[in-house]
Amino acid sequence: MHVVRVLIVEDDPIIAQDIAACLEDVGYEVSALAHSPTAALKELSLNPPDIVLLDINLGMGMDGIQLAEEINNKYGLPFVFLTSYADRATLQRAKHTQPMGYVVKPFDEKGLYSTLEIALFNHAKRQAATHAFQDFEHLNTRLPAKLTPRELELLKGIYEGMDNQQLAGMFFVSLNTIKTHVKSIFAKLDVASRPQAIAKVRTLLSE
Amino acid sequence: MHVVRVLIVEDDPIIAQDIAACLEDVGYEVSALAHSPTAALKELSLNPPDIVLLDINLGMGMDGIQLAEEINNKYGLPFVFLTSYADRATLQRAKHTQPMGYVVKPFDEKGLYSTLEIALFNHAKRQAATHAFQDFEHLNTRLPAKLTPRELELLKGIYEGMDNQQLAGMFFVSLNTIKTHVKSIFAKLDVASRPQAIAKVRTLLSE
DNA sequence: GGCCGCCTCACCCCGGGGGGTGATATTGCT
DNA sequence: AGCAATATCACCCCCCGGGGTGAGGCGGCC
Repeated sequence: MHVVRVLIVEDDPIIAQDIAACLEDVGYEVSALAHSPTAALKELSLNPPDIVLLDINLGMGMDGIQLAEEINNKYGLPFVFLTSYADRATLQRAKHTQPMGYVVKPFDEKGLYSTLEIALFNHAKRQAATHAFQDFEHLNTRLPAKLTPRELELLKGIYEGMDNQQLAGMFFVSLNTIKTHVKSIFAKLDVASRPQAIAKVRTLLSE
Repeated sequence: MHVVRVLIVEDDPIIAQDIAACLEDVGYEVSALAHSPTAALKELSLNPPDIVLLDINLGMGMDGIQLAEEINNKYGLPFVFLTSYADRATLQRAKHTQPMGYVVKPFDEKGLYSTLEIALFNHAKRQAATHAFQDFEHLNTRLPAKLTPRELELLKGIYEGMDNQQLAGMFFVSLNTIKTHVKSIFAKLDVASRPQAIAKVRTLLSE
């Protein structure tokens, strides 16, 4: 567990410093201060942080909300708005970017820290939920007959849509071997076809 | 789109009233004021709100964090902590309940409103993402060749693991008809097998 | 009326998927 | 050493899934 690295996007250098001091007080590392959207984008690609703190008003060009959309589309990082804009129109625009938090200036240290902690944790959880790949082992907890490690790997492949040939090529084993494993997987999942197996995996993983 | 109904869980009646006044100012409806965990649970089952505003310190018995776990397990409603507790230990406990927000007292109206708006919107989005079943029509927005209504129905069936016979039986049409439709679906999805189609649907729906 | 998209159905072909059976090597546990 | 589980491979059969082609009915649109 490394130190949390925060990118601060705030056009006013004095406020940015103020925020940075606050964050370092509570044990975060400030990866950079970006005073413009372009600087922010550069930082995001060269020195990606764990979370982004975004002002909405950034002077010229792109504003914080457009920047937030970029972060969603390109980087998938969590971000929190920290702004004095709290009018309805702005909020309506901002919420569509699905920020992990929204702090209104003037901010206080406790409130900022709380929001960031929640944001980081929720984002981590969300990532774990959507990237439920390695959770395939989790399947074994809800199955009467447990799948062997090899079978789990193959099941991932099946889940991704691969056919037997592709699986054989990927694992450098014979086609017959794949067939044997697949048969065993079907028996343990109590299904009779790939689509059924996929559906079963889906339900077992989601509930 | 009805008025947002908020349940306030706060042991101090004066503060509760204060919060209620704030919320009504910004156009929310207060479904109830709960001054104890038991009152809160009762309200949740009898008169469920759209979102819950939770204090952590509730005097005797269950505290706000335990209450939050109950809300997660039994009701699946979004909630926001509104508390003066901002120490690390409490925050660590609280974040595991995955609150949609965390506001530190003393609160200000704008901050509370912003947080609630974000919380409601994100929760709605999350719900939509997990319950992405009938959103199959949504596929057409990201496909070069659009699927016809019939094809969408069949694709649902395929997604659930049904084979051609089952589909034919379910839709009271000939097996050959099903085959024709399925061929067309595959062409439009640019895939060559059921598992591939399912994988494609999964990625298209999730991103 | 003519065109087009959708739904319906038919026939052929074949390759891969899925079921059955059996075998061997390796590992680890007892 | 003996046993069980795992991973590997082989051969059989059969049927369903998927590709190609063609065609008729039906509703909306120009």
